Amino acid sequence: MDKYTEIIKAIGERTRLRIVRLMMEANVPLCVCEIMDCLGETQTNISKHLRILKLTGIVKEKKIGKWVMYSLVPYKGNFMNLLFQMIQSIPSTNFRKEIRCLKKRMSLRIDGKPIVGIIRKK
Amino acid sequence: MDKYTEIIKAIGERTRLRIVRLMMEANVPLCVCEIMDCLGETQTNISKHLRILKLTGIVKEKKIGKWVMYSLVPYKGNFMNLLFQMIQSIPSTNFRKEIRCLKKRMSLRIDGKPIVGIIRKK
DNA sequence: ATAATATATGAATATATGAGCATATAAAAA
DNA sequence: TTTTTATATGCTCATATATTCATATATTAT
Repeated sequence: MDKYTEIIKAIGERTRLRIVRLMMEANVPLCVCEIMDCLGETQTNISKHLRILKLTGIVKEKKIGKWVMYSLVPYKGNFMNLLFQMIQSIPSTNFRKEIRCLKKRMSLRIDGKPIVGIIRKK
Repeated sequence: MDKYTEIIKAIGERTRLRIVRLMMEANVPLCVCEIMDCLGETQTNISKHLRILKLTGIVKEKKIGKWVMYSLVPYKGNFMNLLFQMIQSIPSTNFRKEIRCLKKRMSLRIDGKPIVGIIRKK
């Protein structure tokens, strides 16, 4: 499969599309637990989807202490630029819950760093 | 799965991406046999992929005699506009063979209609 | 050192999907 | 009418993929 098909396929999956959009809304690197919390998915699942996005060259990671912070790779080239624009063009109402949770999580940060980790469900 | 994910997923497949790009290059409706010929795929396969693209709202069909002509739906909305722009931005070298074949097939048309059908392989 | 927390990964499983084959349908040609 | 041509569809199979579970690793807290 060629590079372009692979990239499009990577975001043609609900959870991964939501991860990317969440990162766009955030504009700062997010840790796995913030993402899993805001998307309501398991840690394992998010971790695996992030791996795919990383292998495809859509996101990058940076380990800080016990946290691994993920963010979008900087735009390079026309294709990636249009891809991100396209994702941006999806109405935010499609990500209402995720964005609301993101705001809450960001407000829980201290000095820009995630302090609250996985919010465990009963 | 929501509408946007479905559309992205539909073009995140090599054969379907090539179909859509071929239609962009053509700018006129194409019959199934022209598409299958230029992409080097079987009739069955192309027919099935066209069905998916149709159900997703990316292409439309129009029956003319024994031919079924397929074309892209007119752009509607920002998302579809950016989607098509993104596909356009992929270098044409990635579709070299397909485009060369398309030109040949178009030159074989008479009065803008496909006359040569399936080119059967020995 | 021990426990807790954050993340990753292998195995197992269920489901989705692309492709091939045979065949059905429909229209045109003979 | 019979045959050929263009396209669609049901069935099957192999493979891909998403998800879950258990567990491993790494880092921080106690």
